[in-house]
Amino acid sequence: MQRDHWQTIRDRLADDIAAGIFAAGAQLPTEPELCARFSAGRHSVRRAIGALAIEGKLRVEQGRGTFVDTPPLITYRIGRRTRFRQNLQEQGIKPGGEHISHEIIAAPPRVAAALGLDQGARVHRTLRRGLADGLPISLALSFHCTQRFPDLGDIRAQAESLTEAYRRYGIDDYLRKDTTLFSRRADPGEAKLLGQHRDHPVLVVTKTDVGLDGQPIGYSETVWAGDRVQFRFDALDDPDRGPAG
Amino acid sequence: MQRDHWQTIRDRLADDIAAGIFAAGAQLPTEPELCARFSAGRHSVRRAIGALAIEGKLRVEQGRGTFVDTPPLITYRIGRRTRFRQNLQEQGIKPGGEHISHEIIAAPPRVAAALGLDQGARVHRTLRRGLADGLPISLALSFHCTQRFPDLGDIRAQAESLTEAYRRYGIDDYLRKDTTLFSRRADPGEAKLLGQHRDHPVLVVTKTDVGLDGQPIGYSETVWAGDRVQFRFDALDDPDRGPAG
DNA sequence: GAGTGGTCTAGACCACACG
DNA sequence: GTGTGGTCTAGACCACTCA
Repeated sequence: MQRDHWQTIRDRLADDIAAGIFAAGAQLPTEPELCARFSAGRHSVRRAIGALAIEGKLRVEQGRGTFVDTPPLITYRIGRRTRFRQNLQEQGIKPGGEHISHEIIAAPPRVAAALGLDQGARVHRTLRRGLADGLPISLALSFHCTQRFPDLGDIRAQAESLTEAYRRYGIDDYLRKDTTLFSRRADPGEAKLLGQHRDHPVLVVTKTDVGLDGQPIGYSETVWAGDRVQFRFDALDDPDRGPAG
Repeated sequence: MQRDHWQTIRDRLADDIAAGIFAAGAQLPTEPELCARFSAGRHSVRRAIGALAIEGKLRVEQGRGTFVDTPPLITYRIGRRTRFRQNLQEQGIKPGGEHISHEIIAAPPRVAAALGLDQGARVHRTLRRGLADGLPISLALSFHCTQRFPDLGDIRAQAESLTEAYRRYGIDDYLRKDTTLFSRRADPGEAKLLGQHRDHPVLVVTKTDVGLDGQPIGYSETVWAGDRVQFRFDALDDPDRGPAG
């Protein structure tokens, strides 16, 4: 059985990356050069590069070049009291966040259902990008009732974390409920914001935050960079850590 | 801004599938026919088909044809007492399982660590395929200590579920601990066994089963069909259901 | 053997980055 | 403008399925 040519090229490039012949962050030879090196057509070289880009081993930038990219794997812990900042800090990773957009909309059905609102009730729709050591790892789209959280747009922009924003509304503690998770390919906009390949998988996590009384206070859909993050669930020994920021 | 041709083709095909013009399971026109219909080269048509195949909307079979494939989304619930069969049955889905392979090996480091064994201790390595309504949804690679579970190969082959097999060793109840989850592309062998596209993402879930005394009894790495399954975690209101088969 | 999808080369043109 | 990657057509040949 003969291996396909593009797979041979992919494996040879992967070996060179693993062996450090192409250092992390270094620029690869251009496509015509690789074509000559492997005695292949551009199609085969591009297919090999594409495969490695999806795996996260290469990062392709139009007009600039192709670069070695070996992103770290982050373990994101999900429990009843998951907090973004604390979660990363416990691993020695510097958390960060950037506001991307905020608007007030009529609640779509799934949001209304999650928050226990009438369909069409007005909610904040906030999009933020989460960073780990400066690298994008998540896009969080979150929804909050405008009645319960007036001026959330301003407050969230000032607050360092969602936990802190909640505190300004008198919510000192909250729990995570109804976490669901699935995988799909990134759409082009997501891929750009996460700095990953268009065809790379992302992990989509939806959850509802509830107060200690069980009342829902927030609903969010977060898109995570697929091969930079793994999740961990400790259903058994949830340490019940106190609220944190 | 002009859309790329292959994306236009992809979207038109997706629309036709959604509209039922191409019925579920029906065969698509051949590539040359689609080239003519869309006035495009074969490259563009194949790219569009490839994108839809990764999304799970089409299933491509070499030498036979391309078919409409609209797999159902299964919600798999993960909690302390997750059981494969019960999980699916609660959704009205018929669970199934097929033995693929069994061997006894020296425990790799991660397995030894999870099970609390000395490195190199002998363990069962069992590979099974999980089915939902007859469709493959998972490949479960599980490890058990040979001392604690003699003859597990035979017993597991007879037992309808892992829960039942455990029972024959006097384990009436067990809990799930240390669940981690990440996404990556399927490798060719996995893709074939799961009946999905080679480039499709899979979800990899690793977990340790522990007895009520906290002692680890089994460790497994399960590869789930990426867009046929979503996971749900109920960290808050785990109903603590009794043991089930 | 006929028909299907899988891979490959060759060559052209387009879009983006950067000096 | 020059060089990079992105897309496209054209045409060839290979591998697999099935009558």
